[in-house]
Amino acid sequence: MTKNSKIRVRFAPSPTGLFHVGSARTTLFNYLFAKHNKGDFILRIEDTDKQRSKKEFEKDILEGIKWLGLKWDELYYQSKRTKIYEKYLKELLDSGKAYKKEIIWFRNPNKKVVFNDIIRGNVEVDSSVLGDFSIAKDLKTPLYNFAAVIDDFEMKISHVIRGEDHITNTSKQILIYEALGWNPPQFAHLPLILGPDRSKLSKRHGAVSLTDYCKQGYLPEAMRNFMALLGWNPGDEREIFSLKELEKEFSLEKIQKGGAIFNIEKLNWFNSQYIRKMPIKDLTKLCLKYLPEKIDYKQKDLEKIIVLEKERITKLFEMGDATRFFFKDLKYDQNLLKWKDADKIEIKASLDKSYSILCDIKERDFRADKLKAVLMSAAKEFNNNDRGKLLWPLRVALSGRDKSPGPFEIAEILGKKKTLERIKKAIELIK
RNA sequence: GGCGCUAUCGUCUAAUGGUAAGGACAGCAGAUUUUCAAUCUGUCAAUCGGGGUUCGAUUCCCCGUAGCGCUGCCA
Repeated sequence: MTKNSKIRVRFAPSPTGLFHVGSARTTLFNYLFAKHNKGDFILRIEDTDKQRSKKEFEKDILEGIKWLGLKWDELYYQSKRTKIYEKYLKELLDSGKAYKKEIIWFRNPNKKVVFNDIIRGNVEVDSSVLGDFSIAKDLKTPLYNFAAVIDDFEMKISHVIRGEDHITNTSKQILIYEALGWNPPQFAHLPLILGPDRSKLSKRHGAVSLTDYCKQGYLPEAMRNFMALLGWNPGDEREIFSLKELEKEFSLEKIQKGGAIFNIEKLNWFNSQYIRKMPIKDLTKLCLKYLPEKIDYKQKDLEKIIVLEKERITKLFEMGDATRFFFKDLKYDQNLLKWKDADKIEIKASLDKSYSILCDIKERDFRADKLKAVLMSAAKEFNNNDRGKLLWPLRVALSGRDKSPGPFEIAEILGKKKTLERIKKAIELIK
C-alpha cells in the first residue's frame, strides 16, 4: 500500500444467516475507521455459496446496517463477479500455482508467513501446517479465500478489518496475494464478542441477531454506543458517544486484544440512557407499536404517558405492559389497596376522603401540580406521620398496580371523570 | 492432537517502567419518596502463577497455566 492511497475498508458478510451482533460490531468498526480517515466504506455480499445464501438474510443484513445508521459508499455482490474470478483462476492454473484435482487447489509454497496486524503486532504462521487448500470448485465457482483476495485487490481495499477467527485465513490469503504478485492490504483482527461462558457468542447464548434487539426495543444509538465500547475505548472516562463523536475518536490502535463478553446489563443501561434523552415526540412515535392496538388517546395525553413511563423501562418493549392500565379497565385484588396494616374501614375512609377532595377540584384544575398540592396537604392532615395512608390506596385505585407512577400524574392524564370512576370502583371492591 | 491468539475488579475497561491501580455497568448501604423507577452520596471488588531485566514492574523478556479461536469442496 502506498502512503497516500485512500483508506478503503469493507464489510463482507455472507447472507447465510441473520445479521449477528458480532458482525454488526465488525461493521461498526469498519465504518468508524473509514469515516475517521475520510475513506470509503464498502459493502460486499459474499454469496458464492449458492446453496446457503438466502435473499431474506441479505435483506436482514442490509436493513440492520441501515438501522444502525451506517451508510455504505459502494455495494457489490460476488455472485455477479464470476468472470473476474475466472480470469485470475486461469492465471494461477497456467502458472502452476494452482492445480486441478476434482476441484481447484492452491499449491502451498510451504513458507513462513508473517504479517503485521495493527491490533496484535507481528503474527507468524508456518504455512506448511496448512497444506494445499481449496480455492474454487470450478472456474465459475470460487471459494471464500480466493474470492476475498481478488475482490480486496480489485476494490483497492487498504485495510481488512475482521474478526480474529479469520487469522488462519489471513495466512492463506497472503499466500494468494503473493502468488498473484500483489501487495496484501493492512490487517486488523478484532477480538471476538463472547457469551457469558467466554466462548464465541452464538445462538445458544440467546438473542444474537440485531433484529432481535431491534424488536425488543433497543435503540440503534444505544446499540452502537454499547458495541463501540466492547473492545475499544478512547482512553478517557466518557461513556456516552454519538455516532459523530465515535467517528472522531475512533482508532484501531486503541482496540483491545482479548475477547469481550456481551454484557446485556450494560446494554440495558445505555438503552435507558438514550430512551430518557430522546425527544418525546420521537419516543412516542417509536413506542406506538408496543402499545395496545386500540387506544383512543390524544397525542398530547399519549406523550404525557410516555414521559411518565420512560424512566421506568429499559426496553421499548416494556412500554406496552407499563402503560396498559391507562387504557384498559383495571383488575386487581382488593388487598392491594391496603396500606401497611390498615383495615378495610380505614381503606374505605381513605378512598372516600380522596374522592370527596377530588370531587371539589374543578375539571380544569386537574393538573398534577395542583392535585399534588391539594392532596399532599390533605394527606398530612389525614395522617401526619404517614402520607401513604391516603396516597397509596388512591394510587392503587387509579393504577391497579403495586408499582406505578404517582397518583397525581395518573389522575391528570385520566381526567376528573375517569379518576372518580376508578376510585368509586375501588370503594365498591372493598368487602 | 496440531497451529494461532489472549490474560487488570463479577463484566466492559484506564493506567505501557514510578498511581493510595482510575472510571463505567452490576452488587451492597444510605439520602429522597405514597410504591416503583429515576436521582444523589457512600461502599465492596482486580493486575493468572513462577522466573528474569531494572533502583523500581500491571507495563519489557522467558517458562508455565488457563481460556478462546482455527483446523470444510462455509464464509
